[in-house]
Amino acid sequence: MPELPEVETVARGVDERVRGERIVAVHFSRFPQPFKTPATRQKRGLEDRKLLAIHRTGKHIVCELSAAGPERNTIPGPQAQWIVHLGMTGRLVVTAAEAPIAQHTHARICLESGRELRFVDPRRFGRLEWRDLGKAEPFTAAGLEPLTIGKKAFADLFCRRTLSIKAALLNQRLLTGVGNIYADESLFHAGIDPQRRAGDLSAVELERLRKALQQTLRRAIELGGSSVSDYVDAAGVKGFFQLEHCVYQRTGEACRRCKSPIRRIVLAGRGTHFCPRCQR
DNA sequence: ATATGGCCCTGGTTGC
DNA sequence: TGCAACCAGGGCCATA
Repeated sequence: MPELPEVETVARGVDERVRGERIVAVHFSRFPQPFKTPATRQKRGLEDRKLLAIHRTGKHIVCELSAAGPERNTIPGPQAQWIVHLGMTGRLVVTAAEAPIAQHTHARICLESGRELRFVDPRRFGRLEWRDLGKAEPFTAAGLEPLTIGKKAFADLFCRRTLSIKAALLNQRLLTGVGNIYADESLFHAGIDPQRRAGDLSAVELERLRKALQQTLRRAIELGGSSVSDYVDAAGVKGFFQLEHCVYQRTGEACRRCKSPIRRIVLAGRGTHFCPRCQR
């Protein structure tokens, strides 16, 4: 499932491929809308604008759009945004216009070069949103960015909280971009039991967790993310970080550090994997 | 206020 | 072998 490293990989890939392109046409499927903004308004809001840049905020892909029509080249800076959340199974891929249309393709953004930016999402947990920057503020995520957060801000997030540290890491209002894979993996690398109350962790443990989280996310970005389920990047290529997973989806297998079998429990409604010996 | 659990949705896996 | 029930989970919403 796409989390921060996967979303970062997709955003970079899309940016490399379509930056500067003009949108000539937009097609939405007429399925029940996986959209935050009605499809007709998104279509109107996208057509005849330029894709100025594509970047990631939390688990969201933000496409900065120019003004529409002739003003495209005279008004500088982004005038609107198209925001893509991949949900669990969402894919955002750049293809040739002739490429066969995959099942569950909900949006096709046709570009001047003849290529298309396609949003495909079987489970339809993804969300598409269009924002007019003349009327609304630029998109921001509720939580803080885990890659750049400092020691004190990180520790403050968990102070006096009674929920489990695993649930806290998944809470997007605290940190934005951490999902089930990277929560489990960083708790393993920090040697912390996911069931512990967030507010009970010592300053030393929290700093170990912050370092582990940042290292894990950086390494995963280097490897193009984790391809579990059917994640692929903007070019349809899989990531490789799943090969370095220590606990996620390794239930019953030997811990890479101590050889104890990895345990799986349900925490905060999510499958949670950990080594009962290494994580205290 | 904070925390928890149900819901959406489909494809892959499990079980009879 | 074939089919149905079950499970996965990010974010949102209702509830305690």
